[in-house]
Amino acid sequence: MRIATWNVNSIRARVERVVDYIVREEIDVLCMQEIKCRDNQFPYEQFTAAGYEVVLHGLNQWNGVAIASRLPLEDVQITFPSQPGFGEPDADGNAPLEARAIAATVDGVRLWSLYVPNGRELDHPHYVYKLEWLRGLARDTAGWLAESPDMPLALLGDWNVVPYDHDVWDIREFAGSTHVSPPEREAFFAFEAVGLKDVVRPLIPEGYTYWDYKQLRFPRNEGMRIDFIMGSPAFAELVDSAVIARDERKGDGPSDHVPVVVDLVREGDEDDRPMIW
DNA sequence: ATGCCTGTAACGTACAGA
Repeated sequence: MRIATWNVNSIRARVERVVDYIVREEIDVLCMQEIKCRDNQFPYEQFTAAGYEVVLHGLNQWNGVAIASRLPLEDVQITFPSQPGFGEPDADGNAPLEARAIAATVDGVRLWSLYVPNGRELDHPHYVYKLEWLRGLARDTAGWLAESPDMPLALLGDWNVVPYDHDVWDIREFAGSTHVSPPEREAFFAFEAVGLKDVVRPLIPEGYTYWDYKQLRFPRNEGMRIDFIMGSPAFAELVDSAVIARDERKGDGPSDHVPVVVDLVREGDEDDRPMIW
């Protein structure tokens, strides 16, 4: 089973590119972030014509997450229990929940498509929100692992955190910025503390997943590694290979992020690329 | 060329992104 995560930066703006890619690369399950649309605006037709079923959570032009799969999607869940809201509180004093998390189970594997808040500035309320969002997710993850330790689980998405200095082209450019601050890194590494690991990094130690549209960042290869697949022990032992699809940043109308892909193979399954296993 | 930012809402300009 081949699984990918991709911040598509508007699905309506580049549905052809996205569907072409998942068909060409035989992606079985695609976790998308920043679809930037509501359910009734999503281009379902192109996905269904290519053999993919789609579940999504999209409220408006901001954020939005989805999972497309050519294998059956089960137990779909929108938002995680500890997910905090952001913005003007309602009459009950609760800030609205944003469209940043959706989960589904595919052939016994639990997958979360996640768009972690950006944080904006270190002194911005969005930064506090980002840290609380990550801490809430880590707390829930610990619970899921305790409840179902044998079920392969992965948190896939745009984490908006730079774990290591070498995950950007020049750490000096990021002094005083979000993404690299110690509290953000602590919030990220807390997922390792509860038992997840980055399943791509051991296979692909170097490489970025995002390049800003501005200032010739891609031609200069001035990027950031911020899209990760964090897997439970049961998930990690299925991972056979990984790809960061850097070529998807080229050409006309790319997203500023590229797909991050893993192949899962079950013990005893010697097929190169089993579609059903 | 991988090239100086892009998408959405709304139709001029604001906001968000990392």
